[in-house]
Amino acid sequence: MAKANIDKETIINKAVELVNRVGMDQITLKMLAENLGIKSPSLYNHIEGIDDLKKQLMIYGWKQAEQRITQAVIGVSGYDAIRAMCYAFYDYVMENPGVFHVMLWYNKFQSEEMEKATSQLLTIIFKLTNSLDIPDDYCFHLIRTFRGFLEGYFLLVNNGSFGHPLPIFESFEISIDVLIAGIQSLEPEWNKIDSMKTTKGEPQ
Amino acid sequence: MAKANIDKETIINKAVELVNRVGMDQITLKMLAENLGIKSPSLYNHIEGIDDLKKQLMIYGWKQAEQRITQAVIGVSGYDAIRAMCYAFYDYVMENPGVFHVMLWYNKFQSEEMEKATSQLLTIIFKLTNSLDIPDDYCFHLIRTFRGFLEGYFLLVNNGSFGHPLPIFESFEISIDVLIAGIQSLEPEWNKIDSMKTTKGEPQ
DNA sequence: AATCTTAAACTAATTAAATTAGTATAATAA
DNA sequence: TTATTATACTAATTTAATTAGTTTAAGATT
Repeated sequence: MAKANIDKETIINKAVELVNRVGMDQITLKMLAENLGIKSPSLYNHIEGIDDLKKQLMIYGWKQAEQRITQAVIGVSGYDAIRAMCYAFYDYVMENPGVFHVMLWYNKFQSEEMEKATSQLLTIIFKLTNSLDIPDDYCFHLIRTFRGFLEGYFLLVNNGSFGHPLPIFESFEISIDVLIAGIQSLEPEWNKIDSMKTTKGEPQ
Repeated sequence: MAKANIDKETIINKAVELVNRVGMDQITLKMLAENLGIKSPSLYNHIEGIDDLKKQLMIYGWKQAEQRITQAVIGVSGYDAIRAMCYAFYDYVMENPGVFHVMLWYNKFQSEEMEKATSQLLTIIFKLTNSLDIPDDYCFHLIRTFRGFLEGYFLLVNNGSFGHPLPIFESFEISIDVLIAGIQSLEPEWNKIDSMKTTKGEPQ
């Protein structure tokens, strides 16, 4: 019974490799164990089960995405930084389709660590948005706009849901153009409305 | 052995009810059968299994969404129609969170019927976009923008992934404002560059 | 060096869910 | 009345996750 000397990290790394190759729904603990040269129950010495594995993959993915984005926005400011953030996220997802698929369900496994990984990312995005001349409340709204667009777009690409032959990255670029142009065009209005903050009605 | 007189439609309807209440990942054929007053193997007289059930739910969802959107854009034109389309989709998803969750994976079960349900919807959206003064190619790009934003935003709402206390519908309205303002602001530029270009093809 | 402890592997058994096989009966058609 | 078919059933199978209980290698303690 030669010890394989496997630890949590080895397991996660192998799972990342597999999940990006065949997708999460094809993965079983048996298959994962076989790829590591052990039997499936032995995995329980390192992880708590398949739900825990998914949780670990999510945390791993959001941490990596956060790192990539952080690197990408160094030395860039304003709308260019927003664009750089989007492109860095795009690149990460295209390289890690399987991991991204798991990341999308992060609500399902709320935890301390997960909270930490995603809130760091949100903090960065808030800083980027806030460096533009936009009232705080609108920054929070816009973060939702971007989260929605980015995660949705990646999901559709990932699923092969775009049938039209137009290049996928071109549509992505144009979408970002539209979002940025939209913010630039509405920003003066938001600043006008924000100065009389007690208004209850909707803008426009 | 009193016949329960159950048919495919009864099964789908009950599944819709259950999936919206407890979510797809909580549903088993046993539970579904119990809710219909039969045993799980009897379901196989009407459906081919759990994957088929998901496929049926997807088709059902996309058909219903398409109907709701079609109704919503009657007698509305231009950017108002785009807005009406988005709001109608929003309403449908908020009323059917479980079904929407299943709809998101429609790539997984490509079929004749699925193709029909979604391409009808895409045709409508293409008509709306195309009625604006925008070159064809950009219409196709923008459909991707909207699909990405809408499906992503709904996914995040559905998953409870927005932690901030700001009202969710307000962010949605602002996001649509941003998208429309962005298109309006870039449209002259697109017409300048692409005035000669026409692409014939199917929406996506 | 001998022994103790622990971590990490194993085999075997259990549970849960989907599915398949084979049987029985109610409803309907001939 | 009889034959056919659809729809239900029970029982068995398969597959995957998980749990229980056992064994052994590696390192720590005497």
